[in-house]
This record gives sequence, structure tokens and C-alpha cells, in this order.
Amino acid sequence: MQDALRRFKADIFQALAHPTRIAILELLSAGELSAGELIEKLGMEQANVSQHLAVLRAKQLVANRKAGNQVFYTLRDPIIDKVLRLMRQYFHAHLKEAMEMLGEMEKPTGKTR
Amino acid sequence: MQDALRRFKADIFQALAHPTRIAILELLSAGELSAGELIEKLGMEQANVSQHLAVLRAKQLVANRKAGNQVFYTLRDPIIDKVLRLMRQYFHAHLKEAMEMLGEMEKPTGKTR
DNA sequence: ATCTTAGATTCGAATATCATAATATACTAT
DNA sequence: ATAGTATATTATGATATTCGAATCTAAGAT
Repeated sequence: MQDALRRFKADIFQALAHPTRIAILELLSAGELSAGELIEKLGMEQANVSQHLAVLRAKQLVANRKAGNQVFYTLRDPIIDKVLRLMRQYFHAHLKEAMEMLGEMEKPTGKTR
Repeated sequence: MQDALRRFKADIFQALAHPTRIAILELLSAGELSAGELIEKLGMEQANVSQHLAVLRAKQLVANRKAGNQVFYTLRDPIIDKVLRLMRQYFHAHLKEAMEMLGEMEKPTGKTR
């Protein structure tokens, strides 16, 4: 049982473990958006976004409602939003390492201007 | 940049996205443990646990200190613990779906003697 | 009925993750 | 030096994720 619980949590984290899906959830944290609006804001392939939405639906992280032609998505639980907020905090606390991890540490020389 | 940030978060979630690694972090949240103690408590293969520890190290989620023969691990940032606590909350709020997701919903008929 | 628009699903190839087995390193003791 | 213990690393095969391309479905609109 202990282990089943951990498998469940791991599954949720797995769903969160993609930049596009994080972007989707962050966009939705401001309020409901249609699939089309998400695609536009993300600037990505329709099929790809739809696939990521399918993952989020499967893990119950988002709810969707159909209105005529369109499908509107919302966050299912504010806890997910809290988790993402904590991650922002974490990011700021570890900004330096994060940059190194991402291999994007700017050299002091030039570039700005 | 926005995207780099999301890649960073996704990487952290990826590190959390495995039951064994969650177990490790939860064990460490009670305090420092040696690799050997972790292996024993988890009841898993030495090499496997060591690999998961390597992932957690690479993503900077744990710190390690060497003492003679042994290596002791600790959580690096209490925020991670907070995230796991939030996930516990989330789990309780969604217990029912979780069970279904895990395919472990017991049928009312029989089984229990 | 046909066309169009909004989304979802399926397929294939490239890549990543995982567990096990085998090997390597580093320290301690003799 | 040799042996033993604690831990890490590497190689390999199995499985899972990811993306783009193509296809499919449902709802309007003509």
C-alpha cells in the first residue's frame, strides 16, 4: 500500500515532468482556456499540445468541458498550483545551480548590448 | 528564458517521478541516512538504489557526505519536503480516483474471506 | 451533402529511463 | 600486500516517452 501510494505520486510527478505540460498548467492557473488558445499561446504543433493535454487528462490534473466546437480546460485542483508555486520558490533559491545545470551561465564578457 | 525555467522545473519533477526516489526522499525527510541504511529500509538491490541516488544527486535534491567507508545522505532543501507533503494532501483529496488509477479498487464481492 | 474548423487519436522513429548483472573504487582491517 | 565491506559506475536489454505526420471525429456553416 505504501508502495502503491508512491506509485501514484510518481505518476503525478511524471505528468508534471515536461516543460510543455508545465507551461499548460501555468497558463491554466490564470483561468480557463480552450485547446486552441493554449496552442496559440504555446506556439506549438496542434497534435503535440493535444497529446500533452491527453496526458494531463489521464492523470486527472485538468478538467475539460466541451462547448460546441471547442474544448475548454481548467486546473482540477489548486494544490497543483501550489506545487508549481513552491517550485518557483525552489527555483529562485537555487537559481545559480539551476543556470549551471541548464548550461546557460553567461560569461561576464559582452552579450548585454 | 521562460522556457529554460520550465525545463529546469520539469527536470526536478522528472527526478521525483519514480516511486523509489520518492521513498528515498521521504525516508531522508526524517533525517540523515547512509546509503546502506537506505538500501536496507527499501529492501532493494544495492546497484539500483545507488543509481537512483545518483539521479537525486545530479538534480541536487540530496547532499552527501562521506564518512570513512560510508556515504550519508540528506535532503538539500526543505521545499522538496513541502512538495511531498502537498502531494500527500493531494493524494488524500483524490484517494478514490487514485485507487481507480492504480487499478486496485476492490470489488465488493468476496475476496475478503 | 460538402466544406471548414477545432480537437483527438494513431503510427513510427528517435531518444530516454529502468532493472539487472558485472565490474570498479575506496576505505578498513589484518 | 590481501581481504572484506560500502558504495558507485558501466553495459545491456526491455520498456516508456516524445515528436511529427497522417488520419479521424464532431460541430458549424453553406
